[in-house]
Amino acid sequence: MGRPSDAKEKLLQVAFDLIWNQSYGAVSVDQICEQARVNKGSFYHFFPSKSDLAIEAYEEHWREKQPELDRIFSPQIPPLEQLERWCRHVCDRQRQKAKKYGHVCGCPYASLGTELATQDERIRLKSQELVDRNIRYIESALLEAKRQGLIAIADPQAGARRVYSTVLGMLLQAKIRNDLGVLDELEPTVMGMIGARELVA
Amino acid sequence: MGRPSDAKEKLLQVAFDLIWNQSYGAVSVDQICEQARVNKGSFYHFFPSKSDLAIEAYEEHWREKQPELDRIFSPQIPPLEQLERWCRHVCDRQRQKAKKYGHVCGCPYASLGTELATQDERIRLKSQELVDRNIRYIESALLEAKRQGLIAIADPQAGARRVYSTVLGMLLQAKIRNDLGVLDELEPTVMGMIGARELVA
DNA sequence: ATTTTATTTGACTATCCAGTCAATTACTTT
DNA sequence: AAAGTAATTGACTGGATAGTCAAATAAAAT
Repeated sequence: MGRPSDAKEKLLQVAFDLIWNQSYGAVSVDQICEQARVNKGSFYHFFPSKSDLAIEAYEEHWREKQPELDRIFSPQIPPLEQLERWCRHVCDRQRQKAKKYGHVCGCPYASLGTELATQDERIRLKSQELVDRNIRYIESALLEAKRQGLIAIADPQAGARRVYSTVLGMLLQAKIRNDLGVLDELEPTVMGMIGARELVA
Repeated sequence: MGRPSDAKEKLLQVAFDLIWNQSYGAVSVDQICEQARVNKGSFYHFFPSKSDLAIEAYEEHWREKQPELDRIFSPQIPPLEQLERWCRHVCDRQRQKAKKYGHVCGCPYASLGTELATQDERIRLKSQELVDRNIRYIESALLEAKRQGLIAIADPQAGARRVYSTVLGMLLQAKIRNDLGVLDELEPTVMGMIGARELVA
């Protein structure tokens, strides 16, 4: 089994953090290695390239965060409450990162995705995959809410995509404005969109 | 007046196109110069830095596109029709660019903004400014629609921001999926959000 | 204890990058 | 025609970049 090491884990975590906080292009392999306290040779022992690292880092991050989403969207919880809790979760996470880094960071999947969608097909696909996994949670909540007669929605799948688009757009605006206040509108907008609360009033 | 030249214009246009199509980080000054058929020395005769060029390029692009928006949101046109036409305009533009470049490019302001919001404050501000200018058109349409009693909306300004978030999110998803089909939902979603059309049905 | 396997080390390469500069050119103004 | 002004040229710098490699090392398996 050779020599045990946590260098790979370190690199994955540091890479995710740095890329989310800055951008893929702005973060160098040297910088990642330095912050992870790993030599460059080790980096290329674990990863064939910078983009491979990015893909693995994002997948790993998902793996770590998935239990939290499973908890939020637990079938034990009423579907509309699931959505409310998710909105709050998204906001909390942004607040937390903003506090840590001094500015609003937005959605990590969307950031990597927009930056590289037109340049690196593998990263585009990974980014799409991660977005899709998020949408599936929303879809399941909408389906259950419909089944229980809590909301009237024709196409929960399309609805989930719409909702997620809006959330992505708000995160994007929060980042561009560097203003967490934008996210105060998140929950009411989401609940309004699915007809669970009055948008107009 | 010295020696007349269209090099500056060329650089601005080429830079906007390349950055939109790829990303700020992926496009080099050399590449911009080459495609604009301008020497590097000339580049730095006109622009103090790459980021200054980007800011000017985006401002210039807005200047060129503004008349089109003024036409779409002309007070001569009923407000809800303004919004429909705007949605169609956004889709058309994406189709056009996708055809030209072979992939969906998304919103240029959002792309530059997300990539650099956390790194270059001046670019973040410019990006925010451009987004705000767009939102103002939507807001004016919503205000007029409300005044005419066409829709019931409490806060047209907040509504405009919500609508724009959704559009940004959809453009982002279209880019990440490299799929123009995502935008088929754009107009119905926007009209549904403002209560001008049934979302549920 | 020895072999095997996996990780570590850090110097190295070749390329690319943003930005500089001094000399030259071409146009406008007087 | 001369002077003034602005654009052009392209070679140059210094530093950063992704990625390489062969030798050293440490743990696990035998």
